[in-house]
Amino acid sequence: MPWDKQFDPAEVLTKAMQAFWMRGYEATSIQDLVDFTAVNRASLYATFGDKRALFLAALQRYDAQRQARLAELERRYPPREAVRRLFLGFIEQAITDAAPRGCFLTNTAVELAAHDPEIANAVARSQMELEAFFRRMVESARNRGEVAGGTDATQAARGLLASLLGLLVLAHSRPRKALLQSIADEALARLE
Amino acid sequence: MPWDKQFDPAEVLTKAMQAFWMRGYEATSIQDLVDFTAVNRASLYATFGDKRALFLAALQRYDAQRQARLAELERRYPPREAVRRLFLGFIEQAITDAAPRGCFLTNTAVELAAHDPEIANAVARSQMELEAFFRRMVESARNRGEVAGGTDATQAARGLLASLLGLLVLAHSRPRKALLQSIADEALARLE
DNA sequence: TTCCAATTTAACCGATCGTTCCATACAAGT
DNA sequence: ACTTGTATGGAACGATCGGTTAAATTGGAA
Repeated sequence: MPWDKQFDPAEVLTKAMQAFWMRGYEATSIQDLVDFTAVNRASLYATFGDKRALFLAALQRYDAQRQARLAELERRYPPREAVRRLFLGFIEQAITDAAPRGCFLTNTAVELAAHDPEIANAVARSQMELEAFFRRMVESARNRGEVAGGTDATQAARGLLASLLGLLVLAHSRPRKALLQSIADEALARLE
Repeated sequence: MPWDKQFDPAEVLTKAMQAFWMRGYEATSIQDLVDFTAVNRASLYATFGDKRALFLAALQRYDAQRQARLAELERRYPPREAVRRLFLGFIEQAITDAAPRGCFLTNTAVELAAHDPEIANAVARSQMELEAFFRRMVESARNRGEVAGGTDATQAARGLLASLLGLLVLAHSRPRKALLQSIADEALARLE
């Protein structure tokens, strides 16, 4: 039998995800990934394939983490609080990081989705799951009598989705707590 | 005296703007710009400086057009209609283009703002002008009695800004009229 | 202890990156 | 007609791009 890799592919994939997340696909070179992951070029290629495949794997990893976080929020908190914490998490990250990363999926939507159908599909699927999460939150809040009975859950969910994506754009250019917080507040007003 | 340029710098800048707008900064090579503008490399450098300077000039050109368009909407239409047409313009473009471009400033915010203070400044300034436009529209609508008197204009304006930016993200990944329209409708509900 | 097989390493590939240089083309002033 | 001086087209720069390959290295199995 041969011997094992000197690195943990899962850890390396997380590192690569962070690199792509910070700078985007085009601005991140293979050499950047080698430096950042401390894994050799050939090992990177042998383990993950080419740059695009590594990017797709990183994107799917991010999406899996996002899915897990949404599930946890949904399980642990009442609907309005779950949504509030989701927004708050992105705000905290934006005002903490020296160079705000925003959301990897959103960044990818803007950079690559229009020219790459496979990536567009992955991004769109993730966005639809987020929309569905918001819809469940709206319906749940409605059942609790926290929002008006006549509220269109689909419409409200899409509004929350757009507000969150807009906040994630502003996190790059104007990462100021007051601004981002007022956008979150304004979005959350739909749930009360 | 020398001779004149064989090209109109303004036209070439518009072409360069479209190239950067479609593919972003990193994915657009100098060769792409040479091909797309039909102007020689050296002439491009002599006229606009390096790639970054050309990009900044293109960004400022886009911003000037955006400013002119907002002023025209504000002059010609009542507040709610002006906002409606602003959203509608982006929706039409998203569902018409083979590869949706979204908004050049928004794309740039996501790709470059976090790592380039000068670009972040230009983008932030433009976003603040858009926010101010929305604020004037909300105040105007309030004066007309079209929205509730107690509405916080700043908060509502930021909400509209976030919704528009979110729509512009979705234009890349899910350029479907029904989706984008429902987001615009949901945003416009703040103005009635 | 020997051998094996996968990993690692570093060198290398052609292509392309952003940028610069230079000989040439050409219109205006003398 | 001739000089002047800038714009042009194209070649070329060194660096880096994404990707590959062959040899050196390693740790477990026999």
